[in-house]
Amino acid sequence: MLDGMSLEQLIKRGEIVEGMTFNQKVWALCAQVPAGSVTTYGDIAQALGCNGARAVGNALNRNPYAPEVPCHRVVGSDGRLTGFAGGLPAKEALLRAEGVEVRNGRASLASRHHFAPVRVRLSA
DNA sequence: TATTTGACAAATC
DNA sequence: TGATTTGCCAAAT
Repeated sequence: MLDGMSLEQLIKRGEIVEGMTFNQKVWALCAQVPAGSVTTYGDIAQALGCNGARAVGNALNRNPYAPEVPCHRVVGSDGRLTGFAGGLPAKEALLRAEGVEVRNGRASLASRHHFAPVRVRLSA
């Protein structure tokens, strides 16, 4: 299973495979967002075919693969940072370091990332 | 098995 | 603008 690659490795590479839990898919999608870009909780939820933005937030809150899985690039639908396990100031600093504009606790959505439709790899 | 818990979001006022 | 309300959903209790 998993092509001999560890689940952790797949997630960090942003690859989604059948059998992954919702949270694992969230982490994998998050890993697809490049530095300098941002995405929203809602966008990730949609990419997974649901409107559970809150569930996405929960998953990221417990992200066990930080900082390889850059959950700081996920912001609210209006650009507000909304939350970060390491504290909002840290999230803001990370985003700025990557070139994302942050004003008044709000990130610019200009570099919003566009997810490709989730294609679950056929087993074996 | 049922309830509670959030790093959400859109609509309404 | 901001505050409130309601719908959403997987996980953890």
